[in-house]
Amino acid sequence: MNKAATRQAITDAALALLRSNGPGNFTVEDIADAASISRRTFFNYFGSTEAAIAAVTFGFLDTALQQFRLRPAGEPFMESARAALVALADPMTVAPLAELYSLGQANPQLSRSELEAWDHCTVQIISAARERSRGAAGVELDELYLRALAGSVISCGKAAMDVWFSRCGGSLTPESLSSLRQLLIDSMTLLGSGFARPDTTPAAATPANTSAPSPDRH
Amino acid sequence: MNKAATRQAITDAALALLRSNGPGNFTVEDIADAASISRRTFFNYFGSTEAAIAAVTFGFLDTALQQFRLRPAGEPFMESARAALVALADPMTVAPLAELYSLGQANPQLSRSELEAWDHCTVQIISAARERSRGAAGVELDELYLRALAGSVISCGKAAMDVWFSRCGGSLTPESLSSLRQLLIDSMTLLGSGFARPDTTPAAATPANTSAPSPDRH
DNA sequence: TGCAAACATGCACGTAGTGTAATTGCGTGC
DNA sequence: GCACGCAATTACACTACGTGCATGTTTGCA
Repeated sequence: MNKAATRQAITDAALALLRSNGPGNFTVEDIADAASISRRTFFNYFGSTEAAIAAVTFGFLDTALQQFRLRPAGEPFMESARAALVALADPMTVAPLAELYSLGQANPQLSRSELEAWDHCTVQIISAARERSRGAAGVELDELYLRALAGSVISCGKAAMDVWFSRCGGSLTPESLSSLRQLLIDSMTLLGSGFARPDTTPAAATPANTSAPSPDRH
Repeated sequence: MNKAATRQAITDAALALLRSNGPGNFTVEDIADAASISRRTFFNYFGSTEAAIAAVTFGFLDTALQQFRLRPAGEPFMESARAALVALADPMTVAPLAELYSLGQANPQLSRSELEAWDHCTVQIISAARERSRGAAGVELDELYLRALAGSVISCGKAAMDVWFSRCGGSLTPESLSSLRQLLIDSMTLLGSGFARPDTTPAAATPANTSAPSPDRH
C-alpha cells in the first residue's frame, strides 16, 4: 500500500474511533484493526494515538500558515495575520478542528496536543515572518518583537476560536462561520489597538462586529 | 509520613534525577527508590514523571498569578500584568523555571508540559481578571477582549523568557536578571502599543536590552 | 527473471499506569 | 494496655504503550 494512503487510513480510523468511542476509550490495537494493519505498523507511522490525532490539527493550522506565506511581503504583519486567520473560517477547513475542539473540551490528553499544535504554529509563523522581513527590507527584526507579536497573534486566534466555540458549539452553519470570521477580525483589531480599554475608548475596541448578522452583544 | 512531605520528597527526587540523568533517562521506579517509597505510592501522588516535574513550573507561574491578584483593582490590566511579570525576575523565583527551560530545550516531553503550565496560567489570569472587573466597575467585560488580552499577555511573557533564555542561557547573574526584567517590560510595552512597526517608530520597540534599568517610556 | 529497496509483520521486552486487596503506622477512647 | 478506626503505604496482577530486532512480503527496476 502507498505510504501516504496508509497514513491517511490510520488517521481516518483514529478519528472514527474518537467519534464513536470517545477520547481515551480505544487502544492502538483498535486503530490498527480498523485500518487493517498491524499494531507494529501503526507505530511506524505515529508514536502514539495522540500523535495520529494531532496530525489533523496540524494540517488545519498548516493551511493558516500557507495563507500567511501567500500574503505580499510588503503588507503589514498584522494585516497578513488577519487575512490568514480569516481564511480559516471556511467550512471544509474548520470542520475537523471544530470537532477535535469539542472532543478535547473534556479530555486533557487531547487539549494538550492541541496546545502543542498552536505552539508549533507560532514557531512556524516566527520563521515565516523572519524570512519575509529578511527578503523585504533587509532589516533584522528585533527578536523580542517578532516572538511577542507572533505569540500574541496566535493567542488571539486561539481566543477567538475559544469564544466562538463556547458560543456556537462548533456549529458549521453560515451564521456561525460568519460569527467566527468576525471574532477573528475583532481579535486582530484589539491586538492592533494595544487593547485599548473598551470602557475608556469604546470606539477603538469594539466597532468590529457591527457588520454582519452579529447576534452578539454582551 | 506526612502527605505534603512525601509529595515534596517525590518532586525533589524527580528534579535531582532530571539534573543528573537528563530528561527521559530515568524511570518512575528510579524516582520512587530515590524518594524511598514504592512505585505504587508515586502514582498515588502524580500520574506521571512529567506531572511531578510540572508541579515545579506550576508553582513558579502561580507566584506570578499571586502577584497579579495583589495589584489594586483599579489599575489598568496591562499595568498589573507588567508588575506581576516583573516580579518573576527574581533569583529565587526564576531559578527553577530557568533550569527546566534549559532541560526542556532538547526534550519535547518537558517542553509540552511547560506549554501546559503557561496555558493553565492563562486560564487563571482570565478568571482573575473577570473577578476583578466584576468587583470594580460592575461592567461585564467582553469575553473576547478578556481572553485575547490574557492570552497575549502570557504569550509576551513567554516570548520575553524565550529571548532571555536564548541570550543569557538562564544565567542568574544580576545583569542577566535585569535584562530579563527589561525584556518583560518591553514586551508589555509592545503589546500596549499594538505592536507599532519598529521601523516606523523605532524608539518604542528596540531600546530594550541596553542593560540600563530604565529606557522605558510608555 | 532476479535483485534490491521499501514497507509490513511477529515477537520479545521493559516501562507506564491502574484496580484491588493486604499491610503498616498512629492517635483515640475504653 | 488494648482494641479500634483511619490514613498512608505497599504488594501483586494486569492491560496497554513504545521499541529493537529479525523476518516476511510487496514493489519497482535492470
